[in-house]
Amino acid sequence: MPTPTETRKSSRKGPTRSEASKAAILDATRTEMAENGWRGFSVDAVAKRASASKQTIYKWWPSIGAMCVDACLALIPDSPDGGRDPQERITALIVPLEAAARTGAGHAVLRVALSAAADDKDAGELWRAWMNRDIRMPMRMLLAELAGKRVIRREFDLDEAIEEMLGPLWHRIMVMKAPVREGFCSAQAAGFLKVYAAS
Amino acid sequence: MPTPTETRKSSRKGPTRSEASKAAILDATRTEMAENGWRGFSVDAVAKRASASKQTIYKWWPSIGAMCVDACLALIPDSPDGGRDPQERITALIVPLEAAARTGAGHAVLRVALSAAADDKDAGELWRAWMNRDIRMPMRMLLAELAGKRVIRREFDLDEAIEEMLGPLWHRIMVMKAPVREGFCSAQAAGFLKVYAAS
Amino acid sequence: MPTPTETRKSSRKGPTRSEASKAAILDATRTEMAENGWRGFSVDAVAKRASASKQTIYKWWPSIGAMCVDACLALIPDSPDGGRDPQERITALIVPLEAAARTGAGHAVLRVALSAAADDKDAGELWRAWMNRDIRMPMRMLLAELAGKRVIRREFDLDEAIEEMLGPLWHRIMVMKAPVREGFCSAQAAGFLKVYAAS
Amino acid sequence: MPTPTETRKSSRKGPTRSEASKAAILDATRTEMAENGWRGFSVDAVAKRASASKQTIYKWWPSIGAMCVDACLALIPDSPDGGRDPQERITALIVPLEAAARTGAGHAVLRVALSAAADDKDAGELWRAWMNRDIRMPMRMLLAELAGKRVIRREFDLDEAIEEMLGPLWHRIMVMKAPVREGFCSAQAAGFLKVYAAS
DNA sequence: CATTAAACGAGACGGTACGTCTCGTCTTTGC
DNA sequence: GCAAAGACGAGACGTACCGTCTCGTTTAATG
Repeated sequence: MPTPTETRKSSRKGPTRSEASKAAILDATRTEMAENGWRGFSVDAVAKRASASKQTIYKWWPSIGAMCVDACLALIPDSPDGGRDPQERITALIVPLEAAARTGAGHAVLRVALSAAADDKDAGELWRAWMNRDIRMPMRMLLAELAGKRVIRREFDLDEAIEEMLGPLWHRIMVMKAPVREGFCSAQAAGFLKVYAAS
Repeated sequence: MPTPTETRKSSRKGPTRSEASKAAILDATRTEMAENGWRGFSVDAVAKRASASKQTIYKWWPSIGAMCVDACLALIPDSPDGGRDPQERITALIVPLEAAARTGAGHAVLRVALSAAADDKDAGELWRAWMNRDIRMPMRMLLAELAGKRVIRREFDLDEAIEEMLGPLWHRIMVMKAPVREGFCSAQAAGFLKVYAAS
Repeated sequence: MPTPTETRKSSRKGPTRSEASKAAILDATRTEMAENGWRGFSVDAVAKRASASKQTIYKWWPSIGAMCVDACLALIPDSPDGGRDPQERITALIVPLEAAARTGAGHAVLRVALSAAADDKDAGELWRAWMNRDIRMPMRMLLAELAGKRVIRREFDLDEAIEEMLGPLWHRIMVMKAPVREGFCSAQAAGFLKVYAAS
Repeated sequence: MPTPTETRKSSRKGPTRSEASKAAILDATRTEMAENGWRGFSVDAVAKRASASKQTIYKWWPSIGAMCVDACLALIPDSPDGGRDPQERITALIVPLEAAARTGAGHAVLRVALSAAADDKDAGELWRAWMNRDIRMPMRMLLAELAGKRVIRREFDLDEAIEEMLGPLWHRIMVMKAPVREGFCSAQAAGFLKVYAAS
């Protein structure tokens, strides 16, 4: 899962971006997110914890919300393969989110990142860009294929499908603050197939 | 939909001066929520806009998050009756949320209130208390009845059911920031009945 | 020597200015001036030392330079009477400055205040206003009287006279950073009478 | 008036100090001094304006104060001869300062340089070293000679004499920020001769 | 010549301070 | 007698500089 904010490559003069500093900042960001929430999140605290300068933070991220989303995305692992079974292939799409949400820190970090994405323009765009690339596009291909095989109905709305797959996760994380059980994704995929089943 | 934070009981007739102030504060709160988001929300701004003293605000609400949730809940109308059709009865449970989310201001206010509930202890408790009273309890009765009639299967998890009904709404409001179309609730209810259909 | 920045009198609502806070700030200001010079002077350090909020400082002084000049002027005692002898009356005008400059802290504080007055618009105006009220105006009366008695010549330039009386003090404080010996004012007055002697 | 900070001569390998860079830095320094004062003076701004690297600046000057004094001294022309008349010979000693102060930029640069000398150790030493070499030593010889001819009294304090000659200039530049009229030095010398006249 | 050491521009970085804004508490005044 | 107005300590905001530290390029003296 490559970090969305690219380390600008330079064949320019001068020193290049310090990767150590970047890693320390993202680490500290995650800790502060989990400890203080979105409104209590403070750039000063991140800078102090990461032994970084605020200037460095503001230099590389367009907003603190974007930094929070960035720090969160780094927690989400890559998708597994999925195999042949339709349900397993759908499950595989969202299992990385389940994995992240099932760790104690990840749960809180996801919650704060979602608030950040809702509040902050840059954070929202970053979040939706990731969603588009890692969830929406693969899902589009998968749904088209399943529709071709008449496993699901031909008429579907891609965004609504995603909404129904991921929405329950947000409810659990944001509203209930309850742990995400293993198999959450599997259940979502099963339900999905029922709702969208052909004819 | 009565405001959860009780206005201290006056057994004297007529609205007290305090009630006017309270209404002005909640109005100002909604405006500020819609304009500035959760992190940018400021008590000072609310006080100034409502011509109220900060002291008055801190006196009535345990935290600013609770005030935001309170201001949001006041936007949510009462449930309609629903009739006899199972889908309509389920729909009726969440239609007030749909109604609130379908206004421009309500969309933003719901988004901020959810962030507040995720961030702030008091706000979260207030939000979940409302959910329990206005969604979860009625839903529990409804589901029991439907299960009795074998419309849905007997084994279900109440909280997961709610999760699947409301989750898509959160996704739309928080993540996509997209408008909620009319009939959103109806579609959710239809999908729900398929997923939870008996045998 | 009343503080130039007035404590705004209010028949407004709300609390009045905290004199304790003001005194603590001016004290801390003098200490910081003596320790760090003009360029190294920091509002943060003053606030921390005085246990005051920066907001309070920025509220009551138009600029940090003005605050420095204010803190310095509070060190300068009132003029003694002077008596009848022309030299003594001239001496009496500048003896408060000598007194301030002869204390260790006062020497440094005067040095920083002069830099502040040279750098900062508000500080300069405050300084010159004090000079006008406490030095220039009394000096004008005194010189007119001495000219009337033909002790000094009739044609003189008031500002040049002040320049020659005070200039040496600035040289000693700013350039040489050397202590001001007792009797400095007396010597200046004696020299002054020679230069401006009638005929 | 040779620049005090020596361009270290090298029979070492590598390029020698770039005089173009040095001149650009001192030029930029004077502009920034005049525009921003001592507290607002910024090395970054000088570097940017001079298209120089900060490293280069820190390499050749011990402190930014020293750089400011250096930049200022470069504005002060050499002394004229002075002739035989005692007043003219004294005048000639300080006329370069008058000349510098009578230009618009020079006035401001002198003011900032004096603040720098008062604040910064290195700047103060540089300033006093220049004063010693270009004012104090020549003055010492001159006063000794005049005392020998009984033009002035035998007992005098060299530093107090300088204090009285230059002090008024500082008052005008630092306190009044008023222009220095032509003939200022001549007047000082005349006054000086009266004050120090023999018996 | 090629080598090599220094000078230099550009600029990243950890820090500190700037001047402003907000929080939550406390105090005074006026309706 | 309450509620407005607002002063206050505390601390975060996003920006600017400081002084140090690489980088890569350019410029001489040396081998």
